[in-house]
Amino acid sequence: MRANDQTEIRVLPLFRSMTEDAFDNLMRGAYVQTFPPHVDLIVEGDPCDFFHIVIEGSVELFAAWNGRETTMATVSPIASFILAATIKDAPYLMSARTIEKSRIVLIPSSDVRATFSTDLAFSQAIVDELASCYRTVVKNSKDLKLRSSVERLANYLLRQQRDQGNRFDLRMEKRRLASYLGMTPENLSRSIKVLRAYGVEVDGMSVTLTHIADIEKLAKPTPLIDDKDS
Amino acid sequence: MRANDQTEIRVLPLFRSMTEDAFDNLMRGAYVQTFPPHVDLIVEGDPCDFFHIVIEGSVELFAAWNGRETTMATVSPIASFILAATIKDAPYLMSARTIEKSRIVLIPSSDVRATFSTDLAFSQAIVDELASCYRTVVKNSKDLKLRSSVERLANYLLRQQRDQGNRFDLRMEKRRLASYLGMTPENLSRSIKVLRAYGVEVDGMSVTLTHIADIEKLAKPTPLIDDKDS
DNA sequence: CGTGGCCTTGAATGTATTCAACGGGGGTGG
DNA sequence: CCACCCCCGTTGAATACATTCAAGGCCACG
Repeated sequence: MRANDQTEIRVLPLFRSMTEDAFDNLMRGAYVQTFPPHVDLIVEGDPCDFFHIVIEGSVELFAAWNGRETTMATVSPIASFILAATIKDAPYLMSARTIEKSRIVLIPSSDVRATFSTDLAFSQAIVDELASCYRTVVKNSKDLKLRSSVERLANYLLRQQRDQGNRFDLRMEKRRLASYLGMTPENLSRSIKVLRAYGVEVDGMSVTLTHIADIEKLAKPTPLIDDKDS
Repeated sequence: MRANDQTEIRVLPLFRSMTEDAFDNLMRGAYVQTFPPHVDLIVEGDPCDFFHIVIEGSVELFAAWNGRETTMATVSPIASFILAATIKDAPYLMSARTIEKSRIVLIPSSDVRATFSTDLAFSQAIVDELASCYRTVVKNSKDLKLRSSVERLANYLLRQQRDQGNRFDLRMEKRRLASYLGMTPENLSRSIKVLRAYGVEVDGMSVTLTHIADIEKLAKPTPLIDDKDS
């Protein structure tokens, strides 16, 4: 593993405060791999052998049941995924595949568990990370259960706007966004059309919001669902 | 706080392995309170002052937005809730109210945070608990996004059957169950009717499943959604 | 220059919610 | 102890919402 990659990871909240020794130990068994787009990284149900960190590209987390499939989240650099399965030494609940060409760090799960049972700082960082993940999923559930599909889309766009400004790019295919938002591609198309009346202009992957106040009146965003962490 | 209550809590995975000192310290600021039914314990958005543990009765976690409300979970003894908010010192994402007369332990959040930053065993127990909570919510999301309402109900009944046998009691009002399963009370009524053809007999709050194999063929339960922890 | 996948649109279908009405059980107060 | 009432659950009908199916256009890729 390149020293360069290590320093990139070291600054993550997860690893920032752990001892030098513990970090070096953890990195000893780790390695970095570059994957082409559309490659399956893990399959739900499989035992959790590696903890994953995306340092370049992007990864889709998805789940399947009875022939249906749904996007659960997308992971962008620099962030980790499947921490909970790693900790519990339990089967993955979600599958993962690369969206684009991606560079991924793989750390043996047993190393992660061994380290967090000796290093208090690491253990605390994991607590913090897991708590954040938990709250993210809870917000997601609230979004799904309390809002209609148009409302979900409107709030999604406002969240993007908050991070990237009034003009931004959807960072994923529409069919993937639709699945993430809990609807079909056809329904997303129609929802976008509905939002035209609220100053939403979509051209391919690029979105422009011309009347934020109008969308907000419809979307009614709240920190308790739409903020990253609160 | 009664010594009796303390020993009850002590056996929880969360507290089982921490040092005697740390536990005593934590219990010093804690107190137990008994609440009548239908009392609001916490309100989403409020700052997180206390970590809660249900030792008797039952508590509903719910969320609201834009005049709508949905049940997120019910907590039965002995279990805790809002651990993540406690850890992050962040506002509650969910509200809580008693369903029946309930005895609840309240531990100042700051005490929990102080303890977990010094006691490694406690910190690890929290990691484990949070990982479990996370996986539970993820399973819930998969349930919501991948299954129809009849399928969700069928799987819910099978989970109850697995824990309580072929004849069991719904442990909550039907309207609450409907909300938990992400549907209206009317729709739950109709879903139950659909399941009659699969050997589901419902009389008030008591349920009898006479043809498990039939329901399973419809419900297609999977450990990756329906098992408590895996 | 073909070809396959994605997005869009329309129409038909299916699923779930809303609105309204009714019956029954539990609790309260007379 | 009984009568009343409120809330819950159920049912039906109408509506709204979302999916499915089918077709066509467009772009990217080979």
